[in-house]
Amino acid sequence: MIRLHNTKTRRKEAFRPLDPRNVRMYLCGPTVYDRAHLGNARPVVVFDVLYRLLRHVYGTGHVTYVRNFTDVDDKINATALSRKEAGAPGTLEELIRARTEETIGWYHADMDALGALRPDHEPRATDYIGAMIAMIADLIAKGHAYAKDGHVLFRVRSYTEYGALSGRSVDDMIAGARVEVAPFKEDPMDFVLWKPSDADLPGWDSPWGRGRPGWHIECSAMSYELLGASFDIHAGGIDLQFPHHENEIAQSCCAHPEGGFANVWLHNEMLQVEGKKMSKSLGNFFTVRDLLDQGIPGEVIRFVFLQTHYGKPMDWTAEKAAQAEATLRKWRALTAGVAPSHEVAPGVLEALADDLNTAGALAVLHGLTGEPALLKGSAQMLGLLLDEMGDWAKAPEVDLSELAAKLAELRAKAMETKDFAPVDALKSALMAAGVEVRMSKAGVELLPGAGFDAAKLEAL
RNA sequence: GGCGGGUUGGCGGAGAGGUUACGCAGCGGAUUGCAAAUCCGUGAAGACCGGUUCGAUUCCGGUACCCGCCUCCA
Repeated sequence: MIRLHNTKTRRKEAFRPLDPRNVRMYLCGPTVYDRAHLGNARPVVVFDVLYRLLRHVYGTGHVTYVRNFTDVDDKINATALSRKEAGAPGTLEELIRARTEETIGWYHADMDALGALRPDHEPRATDYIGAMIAMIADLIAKGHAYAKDGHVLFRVRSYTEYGALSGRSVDDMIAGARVEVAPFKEDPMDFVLWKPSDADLPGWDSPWGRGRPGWHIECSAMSYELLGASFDIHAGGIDLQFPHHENEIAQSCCAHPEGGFANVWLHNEMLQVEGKKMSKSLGNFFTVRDLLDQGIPGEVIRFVFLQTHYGKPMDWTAEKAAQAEATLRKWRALTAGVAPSHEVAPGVLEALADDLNTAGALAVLHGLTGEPALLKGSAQMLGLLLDEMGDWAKAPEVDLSELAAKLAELRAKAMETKDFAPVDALKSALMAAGVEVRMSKAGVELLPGAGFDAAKLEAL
């Protein structure tokens, strides 16, 4: 029995899918204007574990996971426009497509490196413009939206439940007074469903003129097309709770009153870096690719993420990465060549089923070092210790037998002469080159370790 | 101003109303020529003030501090 903390009810609840043969989850995906930063990766990894858990419990073929690409966005437009002005060939729409194709390729490569499974569907907003227009027209027909000066706005006052997810009332929000006032709005809280595009912006023909959709409508339209009017889980970062998810609920529930939209809302807390919010101005902003390029394996990043419960702020530190790497290196050495067990340790499943307690699951794994097969099989439930992710931990292919023989000989001699200086000298040199030196009664063993540097062995 | 989250041992970080979290580091021991690795053992905690209770770090209330959202940033 899986239990999840539902933001909608603010409680941990037993998870009961609408249809156990088709469990449906939707995750708000990236706006593809640039490389994904580290914060973007947290929900991907966290909800990848949920996806794996659901597949384990309900069967691989009985889970549908949708994660969208937002490829309508002013930052994308700006990039495409500047490329066009710089003389790039093609129409603006083609340049936008090229830019988003490029970014999606990066995104896939980076998330693959973190061991995240690809969702079953990765819809692009631009492929669902027709569905969005249809939904908007329907909302107008039902009195929940109105067109004005080429804009279409959602009439917030027409949906009495508005604010229920984030625990705000429309009046409270107006009191906050940070809403954009515009002459075409009936109410300051009304939000844009459709907006006009001038010649320099991408646009699609619609009943309200050439324009482009507002941000929130895409998730409502795509989730409806792919998952239906009611589905099980909707997830994303806590920063999306308001206004994005609130607006999605308003749109979807008004357009499809026959459905309940998402039953369970899951929100992950934000990521921090060395105790501070990641931001460009603080100089601690970096992408997943930056870390990978620094030699930090995706598996290590994943491990660090999973050490903290998704509902708590997570602090990324170099120290954590180093510890995670050491642990994974140990586990990988322990399970090398071992076939993973088919079953998953009960403790791991229990922890995951309890609102995705990944930190608890990792603690259980620590206790399985005596059973390598079970350790490996259980870790794979979390997307760790997978064979395809392990190249980073592989020992370099080097033949150290000559050096080992030399060291053994020096050692044997030293045992008689009691002069250990030559042995220690060679040992230090080996250690400096990143070689692990093991000496016992049985003999000498040399293993290339973490910081192995073949060049430093040349002189020996 | 409104809404929400957090505060656990040297560090990271969970669960549970009463019984060891766990990992890293530390300390003691085995092992080693000395180490490394490995194994065994071990000290150390729950922001503050009240309340409920036989008993709270765990439930409730308040205070302080930190953080996020309300600005189409996950």
